[in-house]
Amino acid sequence: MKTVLEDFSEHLRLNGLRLTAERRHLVQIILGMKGHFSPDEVLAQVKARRIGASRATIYRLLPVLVGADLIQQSLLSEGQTRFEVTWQKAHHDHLICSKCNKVIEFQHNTIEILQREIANRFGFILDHHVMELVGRCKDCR
Amino acid sequence: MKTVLEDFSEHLRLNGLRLTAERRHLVQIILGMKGHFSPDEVLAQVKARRIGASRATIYRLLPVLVGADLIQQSLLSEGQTRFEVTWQKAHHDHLICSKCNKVIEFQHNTIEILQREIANRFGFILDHHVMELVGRCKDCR
DNA sequence: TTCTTATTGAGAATAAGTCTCAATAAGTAT
DNA sequence: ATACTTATTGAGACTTATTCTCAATAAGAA
Repeated sequence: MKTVLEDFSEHLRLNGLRLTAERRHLVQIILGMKGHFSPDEVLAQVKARRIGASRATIYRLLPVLVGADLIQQSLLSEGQTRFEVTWQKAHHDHLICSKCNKVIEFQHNTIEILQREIANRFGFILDHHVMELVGRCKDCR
Repeated sequence: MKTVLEDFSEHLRLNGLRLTAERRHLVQIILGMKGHFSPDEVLAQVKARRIGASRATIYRLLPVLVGADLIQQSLLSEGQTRFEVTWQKAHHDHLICSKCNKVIEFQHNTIEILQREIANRFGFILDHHVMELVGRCKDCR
């Protein structure tokens, strides 16, 4: 089982990108973030740990990490874009309470299969998908 | 079968809002928009038809129309937020080509049923959902 | 060690959307 | 009708999120 940095460096190499000290630190920080995090929350961590990495570098790295399949952009974004770590994690979808914003993660194999079926029917090869169910939780209705 | 304006005025009345000339015009324009439109595209229409309605008014109206179930915010937004008309239209989900951005709309009853089942299992009452399948179409792979 | 060029930080620039405030006008009450 | 309360409007200032610029630095190949 490879480490994140191994996976990440390979991705960089394949794309003619370089592994810098900043990127090494940022990957460690970002892979440790819980839930749906924003660029500013990463920056806060960077400052807390007295690591050199500017806001611009963070913004520049995030799409690279998405391309490397280490993180994924979240659709729950209000204001700042949010991301979540996907590296070596099972895929899941979200159930969201529109009142209290509680987020429940779930998996559902049958739906995944049906999705692939639909894509097929239209001649698509499916890369990924997003499914978000929005409603009110038992405390909020 | 009611007209949009009837449905809309009722929504306004129920919420202590007023039906102005600007809103009347904007609703007509917006309900006529095809596909996934942006606030600026609405503004362009407004100008083309020499109707008085400022950018601010458009931005202020859009969330009202979402609340009235006439339109829905789209997740396909890059840059400006996009919306699509939902009034008296059957619900559908999207299949998107990540290369050419082609969008196919589809419906799938079984999935809809499963989604309600999942929501139920977690004690949620489902309001709506979003499902987007992203892949490459037969021309782009 | 040299050399090419990707990367970086700091702040300027841009883009999208929200807010302010005085003037106007809907819709209710009289 | 008329008066009255208060939602709405436009224009532009402002805010927030993100991207860009450019000179200095440093990866990684040769």
